[in-house]
Amino acid sequence: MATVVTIENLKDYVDQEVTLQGWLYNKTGKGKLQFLQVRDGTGICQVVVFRGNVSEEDFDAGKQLTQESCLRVTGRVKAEERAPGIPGGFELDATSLAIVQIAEAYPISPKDHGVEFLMENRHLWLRSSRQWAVMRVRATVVSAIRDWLDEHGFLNVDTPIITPSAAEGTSTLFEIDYHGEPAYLAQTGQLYNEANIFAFGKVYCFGPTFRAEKSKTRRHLQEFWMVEPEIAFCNLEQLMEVEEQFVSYIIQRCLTDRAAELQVLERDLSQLQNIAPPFPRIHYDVAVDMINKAAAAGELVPGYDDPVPAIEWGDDFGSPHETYVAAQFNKPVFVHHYPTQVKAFYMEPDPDRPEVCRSVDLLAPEGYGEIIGGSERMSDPQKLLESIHRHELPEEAYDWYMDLRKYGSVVHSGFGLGVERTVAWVCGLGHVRETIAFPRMLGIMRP
RNA sequence: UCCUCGAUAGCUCAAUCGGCAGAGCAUCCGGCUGUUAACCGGACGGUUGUUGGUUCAAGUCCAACUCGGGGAGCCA
Repeated sequence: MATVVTIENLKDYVDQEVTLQGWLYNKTGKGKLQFLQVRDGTGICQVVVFRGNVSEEDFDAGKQLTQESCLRVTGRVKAEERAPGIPGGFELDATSLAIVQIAEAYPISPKDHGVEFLMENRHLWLRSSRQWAVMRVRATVVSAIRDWLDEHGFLNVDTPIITPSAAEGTSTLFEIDYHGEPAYLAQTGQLYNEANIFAFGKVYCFGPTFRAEKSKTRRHLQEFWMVEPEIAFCNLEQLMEVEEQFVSYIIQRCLTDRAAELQVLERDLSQLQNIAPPFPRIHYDVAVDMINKAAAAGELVPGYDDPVPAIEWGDDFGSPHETYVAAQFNKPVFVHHYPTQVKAFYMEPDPDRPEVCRSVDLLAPEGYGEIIGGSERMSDPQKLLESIHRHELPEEAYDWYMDLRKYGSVVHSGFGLGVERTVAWVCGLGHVRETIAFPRMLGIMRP
């Protein structure tokens, strides 16, 4: 056995003899010639087995290989333009081949399959090249998130997943039994983040969050990953500058580090290459006007057959409204100053117009919807207490949160970015379920 | 929770007006020296989601249920 190498590194071993170990992805052949598509987790490489170049036993072994059988194969690396693969252009001219295991009939053939079948076989589907590419992009999105924040003075301080009921209502939370006391899986780490900034200045938490909403759409999961940066001495305008730098970095990192994967996904890169600051910023008032003009003109929601529904000032955007507004731009767009009444209790009202608040959502282009929600937080203790009362929240549950406003309160802001929606956008996918290895969706938690 | 669409071989689908349930792929056997979802020949493969109803006759029509897809609301 020669040096064991990985497929992504094959380009460094041209004309050398190496060993690959992996699984048979597909094969074809012609009598005395076999073409094996072998994947090893880092890519897919074509292995050529010619009858004269290997022993009779090894040639027969090649013929026995079924899809997903695993093998070790040794041979000479050749630069060959005709060779398919990820990356293509290199193939292994086999000199010996050993079967590790012959796989039973594999359920996922290289033909079309339905979503239900593929989801039931998610543990196997991950081996398919598109799913493989998506997970590699996801890893880069996660890595880019951490790198950018770490390099810009943010401290990673993670927040609890098991929480008391303190958030706004429990209907959308998963309840668990915490040694006899009801507790809930966190749907945000934000309140704890706010405590952490007063200790560390700029922080982020990054982990899974849980929503028990009965949402069954291409944009929703019951369990998803969210990164939530929070910044002391930061107002709404400064927050938007952070967000556009952050998101642009993530996109550009994927373009440079995952070109092969995006090619497997047949992603239109021109839609991503222009993602750079500044992003357009529109006020809620302006967005409402845009929507109502489109509604009056009978315009259709891009990608759907339904007309743009009118909106009354003061209402939160519905999904079709978001889709319409986002489609007017070829970059992510900030919509800021939403009505105070539709937003969370902790968002800072505009001092001149308290009916709107210093909140901002970032809507991704191409119909990917809201990828960020954020705001400037209320920093005045008296106003915060009034807001807690107005929202009829239990004051005693927020005693520690109120403390943050008593001991050195400063203007501060933060946001949450949904990893799955971001990955779906980068990869150009029609559904967030493909952006996480084992998605948890309404009514579905297996495998 | 509501609206909407769907369920036939391991997979993707077909089956005319209600009249013998069929193809491709996968798997197995055989053939082929440059294949790109190869190709050619053969074999194997069925409780038509479940229950009930209409009918001489139901994959097909009716009802309920189960499971799944898409959407609304809500959100990242």
